[in-house]
Amino acid sequence: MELRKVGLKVTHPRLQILRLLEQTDRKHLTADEIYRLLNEQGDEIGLATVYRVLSQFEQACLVRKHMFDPGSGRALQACYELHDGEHHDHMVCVETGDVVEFVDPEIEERLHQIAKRHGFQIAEHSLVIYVKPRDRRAEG
Amino acid sequence: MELRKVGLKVTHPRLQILRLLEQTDRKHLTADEIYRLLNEQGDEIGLATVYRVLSQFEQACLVRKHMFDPGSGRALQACYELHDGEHHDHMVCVETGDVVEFVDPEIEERLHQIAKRHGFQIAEHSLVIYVKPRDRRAEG
DNA sequence: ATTTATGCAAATAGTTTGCACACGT
DNA sequence: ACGTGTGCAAACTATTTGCATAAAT
Repeated sequence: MELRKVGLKVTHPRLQILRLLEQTDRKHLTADEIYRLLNEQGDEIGLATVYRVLSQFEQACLVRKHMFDPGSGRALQACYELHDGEHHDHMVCVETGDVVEFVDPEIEERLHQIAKRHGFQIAEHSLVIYVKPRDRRAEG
Repeated sequence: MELRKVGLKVTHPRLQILRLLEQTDRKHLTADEIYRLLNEQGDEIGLATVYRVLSQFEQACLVRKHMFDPGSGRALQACYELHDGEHHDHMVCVETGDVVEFVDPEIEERLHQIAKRHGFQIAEHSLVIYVKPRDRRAEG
């Protein structure tokens, strides 16, 4: 059991949140989406608990937290994905909200060099490409 | 006058905020920092006005808004810098909060290719390297 | 004079926290 | 049984907004 491995008691909310993240087709979910999905499927879990559990999971490196700009007025909010051990960056479609993951070793390499050149070492980095479908004639 | 050029009436708050951004040694300021600095120097400007003006400036491409992760518990908040016409990315020191700007044409190029490869075009991107001074023995 | 901007206070949205109770071990 | 986790509601933070007043053209 992954939960026990990271020193967390196996409780219903923790189990359900972990399962949801493992099984959902949308890899990136907000706290509120998780809250709603679980309650829709009959698990009565409080929103505060969702936040607490996600934050514990993040510290235990079970999940990663991202802040994608949702654009067009909507408030900025965090989304979470299962931590697969591999690092990757994200491309977010500003029209559909779809998220695509990618890794580019060349970029990673250059980031290290840039940090080094300035006398730093990388703690982490955040790279998000906000994209639109190609070849649109008129822009909204 | 830059303000008139972008269709904004020349008011005291707008003028003062613009000047502050032009003259400060710290290129990146939060709304609250701007509010405080102005009031310290005697300009009585409301925080709401600071937000409104910054948002207008952003739309007029006079400033750019960034969301840097302030780390260690502090809440996420926006910071603003004068828009110099050139694009650049940021490196933020997680220990001191210092911000360094950089541009890497190779990275920019690859970002375009990655988007293209997936059938997208770039709307914009956000790249922040969170760094620490090099050569620390023990990690916290 | 007319339109637009400002300041204040109240509203909002996401997230966090205190506390009494419930659950996992 | 013990210590931790949970749910609820209230607190909190950054930001936005309604409205009466003030300032810019």
